[in-house]
Amino acid sequence: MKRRILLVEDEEHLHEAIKMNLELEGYIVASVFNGKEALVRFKQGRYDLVILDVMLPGVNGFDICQAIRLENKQVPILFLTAKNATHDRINGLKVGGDDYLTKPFNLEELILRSANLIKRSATSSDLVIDQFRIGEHIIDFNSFEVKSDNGKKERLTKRQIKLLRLLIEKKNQVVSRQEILEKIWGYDVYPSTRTIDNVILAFRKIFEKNVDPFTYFKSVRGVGYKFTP
Amino acid sequence: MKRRILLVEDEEHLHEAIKMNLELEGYIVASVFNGKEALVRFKQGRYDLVILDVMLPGVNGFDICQAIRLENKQVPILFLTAKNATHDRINGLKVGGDDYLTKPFNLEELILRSANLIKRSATSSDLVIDQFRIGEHIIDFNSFEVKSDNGKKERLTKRQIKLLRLLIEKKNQVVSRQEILEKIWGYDVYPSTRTIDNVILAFRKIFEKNVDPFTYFKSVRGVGYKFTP
DNA sequence: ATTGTTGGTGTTAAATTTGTAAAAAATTCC
DNA sequence: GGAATTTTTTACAAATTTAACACCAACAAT
Repeated sequence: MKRRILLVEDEEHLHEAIKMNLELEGYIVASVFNGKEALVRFKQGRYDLVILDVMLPGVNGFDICQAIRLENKQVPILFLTAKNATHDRINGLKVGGDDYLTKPFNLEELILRSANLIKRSATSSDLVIDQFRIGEHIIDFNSFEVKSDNGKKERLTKRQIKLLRLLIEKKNQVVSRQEILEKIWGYDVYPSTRTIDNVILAFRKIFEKNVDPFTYFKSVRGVGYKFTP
Repeated sequence: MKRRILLVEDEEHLHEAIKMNLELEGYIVASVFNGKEALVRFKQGRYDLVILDVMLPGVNGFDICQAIRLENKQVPILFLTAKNATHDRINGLKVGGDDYLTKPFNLEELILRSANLIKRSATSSDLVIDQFRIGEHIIDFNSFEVKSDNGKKERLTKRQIKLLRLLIEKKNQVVSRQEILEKIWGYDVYPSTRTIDNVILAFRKIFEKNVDPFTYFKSVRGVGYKFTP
């Protein structure tokens, strides 16, 4: 699978150099030259890595990082900066950055670190999960059951398990109704999209019985659903 | 069966090296870089071995080991440490570690020890079962018989014994009809899936005579069957 | 002659649709 | 610009349709 990188860097020459090198390595690179646009582009597409210059016109890199983390907790972020100051490094890690590179840097090193970050996030999220806790409930994907802390057990159906898994894998991200239909029901079968509502409804009855409704399963109008642990 | 290893090591280069080598050996490796996440991941999945660095950011390796032992008494744990200090070694074994490796170590030795630990724990838990009790009945896998507490004996067929064994080995997990067909009947033979029903029916007649139906053998619609002791 | 397989039938559970109320967004109108 | 209305979308319950399963009986295979 081709990996997609969002490159946010305002210095044109450096930007071009990085882009070309990454593309030679087989990545698809989305080019953005300022902070504001970076956020727009990030929301529009799926990326496997964000390379983020700290010093940017408009919004700075740390703020963008924070904004991205609100949307998506998983995508790895690699900071670029001209300063070697320690407080910058600390700042970067504070706001949820995963790695750091100080200018001037070796392009080969950038490639290497990018590959590492992508590989790490891919392998840690693709691993099959057997159990997952939501509040006082534990989902067991092998036995198709939900065990509650009060000892009660409930059985889940095939569709429920599949959809739960999808939403949990994409936690904190909105999953479109279209995507749900394709991944749970298959590319050719197309039941009414209202059907999804009913499965989500079942989840709410199980998991949001003793907490505020919509705590875990949020609907995003016009798009789909989002699971927030 | 592919074995799953949870690797907890914060030094990136070493982590990558270990991971790659283990993967080349055919293991599935879950990567974790700090103590806190290690516990979360451990609870979420089933692992055949935990490789644990002692010096970790946040929670240290010994504490993690203790926490794991609270959850699961069996999984083997292999400690990695930079110090050769004896008190570390003692500490590690005290908290329930199974083996110990001092950095810098030979990767080949790590592979070897991992394989040994997995093999040892596997043979002690996966050991071929001769007998298994379900309620008032005892299945004897060698004589193909079911002995009831009232003294009655019943003979089981080859298929019945095989399916019983599969379901018992995977107790509390849903086993798909597909998997049953492949493991009991073979990859090429495909009798109607209704045939499985009949074997299950036979089990129910034997084991659920004096208890509620579906106590032990549960069907999961659209998927398969689950045995719950 | 015992075991394995298939087909048929009633039953049950799950999937889907349908319907209504409520919420959110868009539109209109002042 | 903001209040009121319309339209769209979602939440949820209930009804309907669909599909899977249990079980029996008959047949085939070994």
